[in-house]
Amino acid sequence: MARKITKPEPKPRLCAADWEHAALEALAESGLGAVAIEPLARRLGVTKGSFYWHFPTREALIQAAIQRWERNDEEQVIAPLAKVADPRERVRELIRLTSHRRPTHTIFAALFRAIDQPLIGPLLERASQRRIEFVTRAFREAGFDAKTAANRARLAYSAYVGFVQLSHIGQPRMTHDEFERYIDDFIETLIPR
Amino acid sequence: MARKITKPEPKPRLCAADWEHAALEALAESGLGAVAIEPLARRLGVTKGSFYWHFPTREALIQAAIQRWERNDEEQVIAPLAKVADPRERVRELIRLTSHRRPTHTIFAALFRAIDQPLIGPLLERASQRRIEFVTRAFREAGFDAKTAANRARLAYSAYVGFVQLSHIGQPRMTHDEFERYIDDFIETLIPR
DNA sequence: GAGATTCCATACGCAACAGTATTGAACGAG
DNA sequence: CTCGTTCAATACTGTTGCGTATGGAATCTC
Repeated sequence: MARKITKPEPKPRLCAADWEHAALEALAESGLGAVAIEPLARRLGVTKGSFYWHFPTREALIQAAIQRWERNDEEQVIAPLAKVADPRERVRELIRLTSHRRPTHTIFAALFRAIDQPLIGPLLERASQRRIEFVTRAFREAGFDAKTAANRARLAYSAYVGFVQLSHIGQPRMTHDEFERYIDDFIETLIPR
Repeated sequence: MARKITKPEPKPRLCAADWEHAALEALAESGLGAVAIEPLARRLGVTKGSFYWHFPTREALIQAAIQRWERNDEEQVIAPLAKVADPRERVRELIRLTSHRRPTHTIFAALFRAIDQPLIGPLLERASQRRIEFVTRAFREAGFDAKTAANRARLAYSAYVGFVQLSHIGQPRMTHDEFERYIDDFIETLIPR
């Protein structure tokens, strides 16, 4: 009668990566404050005893989790775009890619809300630097002079950061079509001609 | 010998407004998490006993403080701009006004980092709504059609929000001249002709 | 100057969470 | 079968901050 072997239990034991994933989920849903050991443990169906075997401290978990995000984001967003030859099309594609709410952008927004935290500030500084440079290069290749390209990249990136935050309160209240038109206008404004 | 009367004590007693000011200072410096009763009390040189005489709860303090900010911001930023007749000049002036780090924008940035909190989200929703409408109206008066005006206002406001956040990590690392040029480009991009 | 009012101090209780220490169960290797 | 390794449960300690209860001191009022 009792088939012990084919239990539907997903995984009675956890590994460090499980904690990192849970941390990123909690981060995306409720911010860095929710990346707390005991709540995560409850969520994972274990207790703190498990956590402190895998990680020495809460900071170590956050460190590992955001590194995982950073790698993933680089592979999923930046790398594919770098392959697009035409710089104008590259920027258009970037804006389209980043304008739809996907996990990585939700996490990005949550990180920005925790910008005061010691680990997060430097992370976002590095990430922003890279991204602005990435866009600046595209604008340069598209024919803008150095300063104009830099300014336009700053503007685009600022608008992205702001938009992601505003989405969080559903503020630019738009229908799907309005949104598509907004993105088109956005692109048209920044990359005329 | 002992002149008790001419003590240099600034104010042995506090009023509710003192707590609200302290709350806004802490908010600007270290975020909403720093608007905690005991730390504020230490800072003001009193104890919690004082606080709970003036306010029933922490939430009440936050409520009062952000209302004070909202009023002040409306009077200091929006009202003066509403008097500018030329809509293009009005937007230019708005961008210039909001592009220099002043207390009210620092607080605004801090509020955005606390957007998850129950009192703050709705506040920012209202504020953002008002501001986007304000800018939309200006663009309409400047001759843009309804949809373009709305989109451009969203873009401008998003860029403002993002820029304010990025300033917090000193990310668009610019000299003063570069910054001025950036603002000029910003205006030129959004309000051509 | 007696009493009420206003403001603050002190001392609690309470909850959440970080981190530690110890014990215990499962499991593979010898 | 035994032992060591891996992972988790339990039971602590310590800290921080919210909120309460109560009493004390200054100040105003009659």
